Amino acid sequence: MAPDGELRGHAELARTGSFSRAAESCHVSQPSLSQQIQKLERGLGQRLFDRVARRAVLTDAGRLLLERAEAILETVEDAKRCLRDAHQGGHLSIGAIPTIAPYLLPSLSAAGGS
Amino acid sequence: MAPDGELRGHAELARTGSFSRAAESCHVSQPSLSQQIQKLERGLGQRLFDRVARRAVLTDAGRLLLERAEAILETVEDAKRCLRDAHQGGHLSIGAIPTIAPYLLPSLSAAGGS
DNA sequence: AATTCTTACGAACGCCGTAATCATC
DNA sequence: GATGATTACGGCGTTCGTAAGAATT
Repeated sequence: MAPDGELRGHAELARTGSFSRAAESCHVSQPSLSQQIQKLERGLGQRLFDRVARRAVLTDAGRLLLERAEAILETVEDAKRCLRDAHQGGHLSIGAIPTIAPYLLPSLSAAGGS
Repeated sequence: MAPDGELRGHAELARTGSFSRAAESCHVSQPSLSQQIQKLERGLGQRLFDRVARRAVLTDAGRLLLERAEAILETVEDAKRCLRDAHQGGHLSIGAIPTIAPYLLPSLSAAGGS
């Protein structure tokens, strides 16, 4: 059960109710998303969506999973954001092309962190 | 970032402090777990563990991730458990070999759910 | 007939495990 | 020299996308 992939697909399909829309929202082909959902359903041993009249509607099991899936996706995003912020906040990365670096960097260092 | 895999590896490595121990705990080879951690670190663009004196100790970033990872793993387990319970609780599955099914099932149906 | 989902299929990518290399105690 | 981690490498499984098929409106 991978947040990047199946769970994302599940959430998008639940939100849009359409394989096509969900697929493009996840930047994968429609058949791919179809496989992802089938894989989930197979892995869990039960249907997550009822395919009815060109629309996909959550089953009870699907709804149950959706709550957890959203929590997981949220936490994953939080982790990435959190780590990224900590990375940039922890130390300052200064970049400059070699040609001007020798002239620029010493004065910046001398000025110290503002 | 997959709960089944990398995040599990991260948590186990954090817990044991040893690639070997964590690997067998995850039922994968040691090199595999090494790759998983490297993949995570590469993907996040920063180290998660300091390799020091044959021990792996969490960096600040690693500690930050660990909190989220544990939450994610917990939620994934909860989802599986929850879905499994709902599956068995929602409707009753009765199995019987064809030979005796015709004799057994009708009487059970007649008795109704207890 | 047109749109949407599923099935089929071939290719590419990723992950695992074994083996070899490196480092540390 | 022995233990533990990383690198190298080959094989297998998974996932993707394109193409074809089935179904519904």
